[in-house]
Amino acid sequence: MRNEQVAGFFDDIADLLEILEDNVFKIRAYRKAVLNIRSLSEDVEKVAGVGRLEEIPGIGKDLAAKIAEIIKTGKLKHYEVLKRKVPEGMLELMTIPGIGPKKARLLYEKRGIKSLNELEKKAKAHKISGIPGLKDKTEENISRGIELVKKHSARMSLKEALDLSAGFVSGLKKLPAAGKVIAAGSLRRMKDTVRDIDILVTSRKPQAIMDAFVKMPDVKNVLAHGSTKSAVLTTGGVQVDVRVVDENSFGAALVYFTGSQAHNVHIRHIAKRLGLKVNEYGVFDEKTDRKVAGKEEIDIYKALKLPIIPPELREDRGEIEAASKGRLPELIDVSDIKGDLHVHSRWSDGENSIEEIARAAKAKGYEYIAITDHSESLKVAGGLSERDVLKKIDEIGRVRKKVKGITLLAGVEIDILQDGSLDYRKNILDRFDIIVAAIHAGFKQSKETLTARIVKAMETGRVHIISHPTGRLKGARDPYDLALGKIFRAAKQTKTCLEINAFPDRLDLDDINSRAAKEAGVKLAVNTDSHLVDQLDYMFFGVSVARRAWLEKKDVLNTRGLSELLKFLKK
DNA sequence: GCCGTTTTCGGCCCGACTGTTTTCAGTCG
Repeated sequence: MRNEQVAGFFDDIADLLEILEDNVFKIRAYRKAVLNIRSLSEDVEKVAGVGRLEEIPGIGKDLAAKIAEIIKTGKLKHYEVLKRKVPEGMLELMTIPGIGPKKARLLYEKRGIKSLNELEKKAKAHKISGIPGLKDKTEENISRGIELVKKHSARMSLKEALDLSAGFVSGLKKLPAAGKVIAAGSLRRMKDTVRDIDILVTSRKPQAIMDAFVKMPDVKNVLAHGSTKSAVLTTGGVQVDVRVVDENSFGAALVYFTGSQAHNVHIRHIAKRLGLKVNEYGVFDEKTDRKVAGKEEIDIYKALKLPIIPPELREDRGEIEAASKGRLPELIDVSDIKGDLHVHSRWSDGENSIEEIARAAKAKGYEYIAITDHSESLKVAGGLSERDVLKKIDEIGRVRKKVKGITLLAGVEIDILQDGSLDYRKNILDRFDIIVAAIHAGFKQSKETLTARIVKAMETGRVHIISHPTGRLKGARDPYDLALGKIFRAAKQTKTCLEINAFPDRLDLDDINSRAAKEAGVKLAVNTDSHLVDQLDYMFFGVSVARRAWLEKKDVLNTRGLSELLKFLKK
């Protein structure tokens, strides 16, 4: 995936052009390209391969050529040239919140500062204040900004973000002046990781909300405290923004605050073409300034002649075009899920007995649940020997008789060994209702070897689902390098499902790859990988990924009823 | 630098907060 690399080059170029005070619209063009490349649902290298770069919005002849150059050489001449015109370290200074091109330039020209280290030293020694236009406050903000960048660069998992925002939302709801309170931003779009929490509040007394918000218990620093908009840093180092609007602007503000930025820019373009203007207060007639919508989200889209677009799709990845043609997908919902096909019991590294899992799944209203403990090789996770796994299958038989009203499937999360073979002999494999396969060791093999391993496992004809296909673990392990195109082709051919692993630290496949899988004709399965019955609720996170991937009910294996599922498992 | 139901030139999304300033530039989302 070269998208981030390409976006990074263009982002830096935009910064450099800003320092050089180049044409603001040229800079904006680069910024737009950055947004669009980051939100691209496919690998830019692939797009380049088929000569369709210029179909990406915001990419014309010039930028397409630059992308091609980056892909071919890993470098960009234009970038090197610009970089030479700007003192070393200036881009680094601009990573500090509050420092843009103008201040970076001032700091360099008046104090010779060209690295974060120097900046930190000079700020501490009070050598910043006194530069024309910069005083004590700026100096303090710079010191704080440096601290901020040092601690707070990691993104939270969606789960952490939801937990954190829930505290602020309930606190704000308790305020007498508060009307509606809702978490917006990337959290509402259910992005798998979240940087900042954005909360929207309706009220007639915005100042009262603002004053109460900045004094909430978890607040460590106040970054901004205005009359309708404030930002704080929590004790955990997370930025929380709250914006207050009048109830009559709720819908418009919700669209604005939910984003994504690329989505917002796009709908504002559409508005402009219709002679309208969109801001966080409403949709207005550009000439008369008359308000034509604002109260509800659906009204905003309606004014733009669009159906309402689910928040999970608002990434400017084609959802606006699809909406205008009436071709938005009917997104899968948690209530469509009929069972969980990847759950661990106490037999390997889970915490609960099979009976407890069966009862918990039944209580969730599931039709079926698969108990899929680890196989022999995965010793660290209590992988079962062939002898023990047969005992486990017997136990499943006993629980079936005891717990009625749900179908228990005897399963395994089987290791795909270094050579691509499966971790049990054939006669043992015959005993399972469902086989989920995964790689748990040998991550550092080459891309070709890893890909071949998974393809070989699928070609045994025994595997129903490949679990957490890329192995990524948020904050702990990058996805291993796979030729996903090859994996998709093999999955389609062998009728193997790929998993969206709903565990909050995994969410693997991710939204972009899941969507690519769907487009390649592959079915997906959304499973929790629970090791504890409470974790069965993680299904919500997996379904969120599926929604962001444009998946419909029919694209997901475990939305099928039991008889349909059993037909598939016989394959 | 991109783009077109305003189509190859002349536009380009929109507004809040801060700090330092006397009306606004810089920065952010």
